[in-house]
Amino acid sequence: MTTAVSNFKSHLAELFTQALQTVAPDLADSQKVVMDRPKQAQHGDYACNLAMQLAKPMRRSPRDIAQALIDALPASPVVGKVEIAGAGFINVFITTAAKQSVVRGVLQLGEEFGRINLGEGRKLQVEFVSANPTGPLHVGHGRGAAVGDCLCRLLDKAGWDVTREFYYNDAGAQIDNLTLSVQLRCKGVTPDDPAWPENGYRGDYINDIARAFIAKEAIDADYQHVRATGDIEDANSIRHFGVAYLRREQDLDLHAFKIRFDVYSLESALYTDGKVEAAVKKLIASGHTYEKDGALWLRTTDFGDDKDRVMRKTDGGYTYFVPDVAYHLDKWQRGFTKVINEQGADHHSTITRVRAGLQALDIGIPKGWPDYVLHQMVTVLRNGEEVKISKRAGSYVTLRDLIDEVGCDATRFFLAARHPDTQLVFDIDLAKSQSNENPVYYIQYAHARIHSVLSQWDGKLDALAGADMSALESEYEQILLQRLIDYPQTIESAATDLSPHLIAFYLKDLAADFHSYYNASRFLVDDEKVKLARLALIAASAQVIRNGLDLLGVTAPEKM
RNA sequence: GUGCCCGUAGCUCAACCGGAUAGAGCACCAGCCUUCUAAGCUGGGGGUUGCUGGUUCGAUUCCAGUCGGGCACACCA
Repeated sequence: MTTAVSNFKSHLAELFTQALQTVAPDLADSQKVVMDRPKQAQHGDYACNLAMQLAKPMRRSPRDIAQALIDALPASPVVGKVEIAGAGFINVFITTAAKQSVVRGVLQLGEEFGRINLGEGRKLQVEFVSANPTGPLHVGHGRGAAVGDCLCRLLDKAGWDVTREFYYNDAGAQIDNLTLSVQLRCKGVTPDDPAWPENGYRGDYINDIARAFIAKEAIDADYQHVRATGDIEDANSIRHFGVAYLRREQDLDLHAFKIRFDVYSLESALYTDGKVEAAVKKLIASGHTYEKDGALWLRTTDFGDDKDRVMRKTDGGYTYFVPDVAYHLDKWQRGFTKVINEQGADHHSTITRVRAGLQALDIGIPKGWPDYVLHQMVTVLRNGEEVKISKRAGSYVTLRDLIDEVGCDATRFFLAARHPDTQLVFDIDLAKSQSNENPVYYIQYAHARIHSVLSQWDGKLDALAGADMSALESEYEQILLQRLIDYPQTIESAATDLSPHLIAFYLKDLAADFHSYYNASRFLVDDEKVKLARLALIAASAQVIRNGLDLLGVTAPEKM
């Protein structure tokens, strides 16, 4: 059977590259062949704009060149009709038989359909969420969690060896602040009190921690065991307990959100393990530092920063960016040649500094390393009104609230289904609505519908992969076949662009194709050959919906 | 003031690194359930892609400027 099924696009690109070698050998190296999916069916299944690109350097008319390319195109069982259109587009139509073969491919590969080898098994780390342990996770963290997790699933499917990492800033001023807030609560001081510090954390959860501390509660998890001493004068003990308490809370939230991590890194460990000191020594040795006004500075302006940064303050402490550099140096030394940091856009200014710091080490770290995916802010809408989030005031829309209120599936979908670069409006009422307004159900419904049809058929699902697919000839079937063919390509684009939302849009399109097909045709018909072919097609569609939803961490119910 | 992100239908968003007539959903209007799930389908109206220039066969996409929204600009993290 046809083996090029899983990737017509690159197959065709290869054919045209060969044709290019024949038509314009001297230009072959400089021209990249790109196959597009035209928006309109009349323009074929794939289109190539190569002839127009060549028109200028070859000083020939695009249509002339197009004809020459077509004449030079090697034969392929996949290629049906080839046409020249418009200014010089070459439109390629795939043979029906080749399209039909995708069904067998999907059914045989099952959940592995869509796996590609972009990463070639190389190590890759995605750091995401990395919330400070100073309060509950809110919607913004939720977006980071959803996007980061989808990236991990996507990159894994694209052939990378993915490590998921969470970095805890459990040292520094924010934690001192947390400690003080809890301590004051222990002593009965409330945020309303004039003595409450300006920067104190005001949320009710601070009081919960204080009560638990006084009650000498224990935090038990497989990664930490901390028991409160109950001694409210012991700031150290309060800090340990507070951080442990909030880590546990965040962990429970993430668990409810179906997010897991492979590695938890603690900022405090960078100090105790001597990694901060080691990084500082390396930076000094590299010659990019200097002393001024009693502080130690790094000349980050040598590496694109707009001003130099203090590394060691006059009081002897390090600024936050030093452990950041130490941390990323550690990532590099752990062998991650590709690292992606998923963060909120409010942290964007650290990018230049971290990269500059790593460059200053002079140890051969590439300039643009690591990669960043920054998601923009999330605003929450309830009853048509914006819900303000204020950490200080303790007013929150927590991730837990959202999961409880609108469910894990809908929350994940809404947070991951948009381009990270755009500000996101999370409409709680919309996400909650179990109606056609909600795109999650639209996709899940397609899956449930297919399952319903299949369960009313008395044959064996395993046999469908061997069915004769030649009966799949209707326009609806062609569209659905082509959509299935597009799936691996969609994974590649989404993984390359670090854009998980593309999966969500693909799934909406796939579900729409199926729903149209469903309304236009019957599957359980008398003609055995037709029936098997159609059932195979919808079974394959269900498989791809399942695969895609899994990338988003959303369930594919069999009944709704 | 400086840097980063974004301006696309009434609303929420796409557009496969420059392609052909800019697409979906919601909302609105008109249809489709005595046979596989109507959380569905079919059709219709709705746009100067914020604005002005530039680059070229061709611009929502690239460049410059401008307006608007968001974020960030510590010896805080």
